[in-house]
Amino acid sequence: MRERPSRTSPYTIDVVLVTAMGNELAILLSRGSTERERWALPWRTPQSGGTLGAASVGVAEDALGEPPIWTEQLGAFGDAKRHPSEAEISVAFVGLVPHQTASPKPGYNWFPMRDLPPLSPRQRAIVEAATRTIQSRLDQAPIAFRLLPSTFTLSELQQMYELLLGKRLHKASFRRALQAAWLVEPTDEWRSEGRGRPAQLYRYAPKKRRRPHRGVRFDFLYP
Amino acid sequence: MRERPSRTSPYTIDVVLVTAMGNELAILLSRGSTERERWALPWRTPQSGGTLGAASVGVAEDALGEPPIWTEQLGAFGDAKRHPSEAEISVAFVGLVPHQTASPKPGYNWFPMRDLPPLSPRQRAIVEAATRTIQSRLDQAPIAFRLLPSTFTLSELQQMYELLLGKRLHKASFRRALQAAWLVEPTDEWRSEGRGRPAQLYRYAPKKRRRPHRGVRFDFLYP
DNA sequence: TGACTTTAGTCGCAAATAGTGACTAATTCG
DNA sequence: CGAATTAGTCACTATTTGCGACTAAAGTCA
Repeated sequence: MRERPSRTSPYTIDVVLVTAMGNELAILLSRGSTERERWALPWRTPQSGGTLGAASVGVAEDALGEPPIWTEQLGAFGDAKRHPSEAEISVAFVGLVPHQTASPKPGYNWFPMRDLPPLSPRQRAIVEAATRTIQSRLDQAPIAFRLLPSTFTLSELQQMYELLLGKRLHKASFRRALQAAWLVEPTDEWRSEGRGRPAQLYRYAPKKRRRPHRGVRFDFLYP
Repeated sequence: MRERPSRTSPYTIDVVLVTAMGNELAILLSRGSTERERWALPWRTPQSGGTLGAASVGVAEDALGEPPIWTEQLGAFGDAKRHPSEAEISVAFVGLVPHQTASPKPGYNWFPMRDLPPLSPRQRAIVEAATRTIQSRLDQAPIAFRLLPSTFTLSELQQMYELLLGKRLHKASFRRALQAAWLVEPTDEWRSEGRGRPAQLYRYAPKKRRRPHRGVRFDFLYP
């Protein structure tokens, strides 16, 4: 399967694969090749001719058998922190995977983000960067939609936002903003989930609209 | 001064140093070592023991004699695009320099961003990433303040925002938002700039304040 | 000097946006 | 049937924002 790189490998490509498992976010880790290293982010060494992004997709395909539904580079991490491969730097990516389609290959496992096994300092930094990037992209890219199945109820969507943002949202405000954004359309299906009124199913179907015509924001606090 | 790295150098650290020259943004380029390469982003190869960020500051110090006033990593750029050093990937940084204090050492020159000399495809991509990062950080970090001298008029500040955003802003709205953010305080000096009423000088002096209590935003358009 | 121009700085209305509680609707459970 | 539970909507209020119009203080020029 994966090979230990030569010590002179210039850098590795490390990928944080994120999914929503029940009420928690989870990331995929791979079992280390020796007993001393327990779990680590999936990674590979660069292959000649491929782009960095393509390599990160390859890592995901090795681990799950299919590409993530969205990826973004997090940057290069070095800073004298140790990496399992002993490479000098890691180029890190974050990728999103809907949980339905995500069965880890042998040697890989999902771990809830709140309860990760010990990782190297560099990999901890990478996971933290992935969390920050997901949160900051939330209002710029359809992250939450990508973590849900192709049809979903508005309550499920709101719960996904609440999970990603780490805070409760008000139902009426959430739906008003969603309507204004022209991002979803109703299907003609309804889902009855135990007790309570059945919910209508929606699908992600963004429509063109004018960009909000905003002025400046000074949303920062620190020098 | 700078040395040509060995061909096996694993990666380079490339830095986009940005300043405001008059009415335009400008970046610093260094003259290539051969006739065929004309101008390129300043860069160096990693030094053992230092962090990536420290290396990017070193690049700026080589070029200007002092550190940038703000830096941020842009990520790793590879993707089979050629780099002057022939390194496989570049770890790119953006740094801000106020124009007053920025005298390039021999071999370096400022170029307005609208009119850059030919660069390698990879370095063009890095410059574009720097522009995007500056724009997106504008409401999260005091970028514009850092490009101005330590005291400035509110009109100068607004002009800097307009330059960075590439659009006009409404004076009263700009000042109201600025007041609400508690970011500047007036000095007791005034500046008379030819005709027109003299303007009061301000300094950047952020004060603690509550974070805005916002709900969700769906500010995206594309899938 | 005094009208005119130019830049600085402020006010206040109107429109858009956002927070929130209370309401109606449709289902299960006992 | 009534209580509980979840979905979906309404309407009121408060806040934020766009924007035109205003006042203030300087220079220019006849």
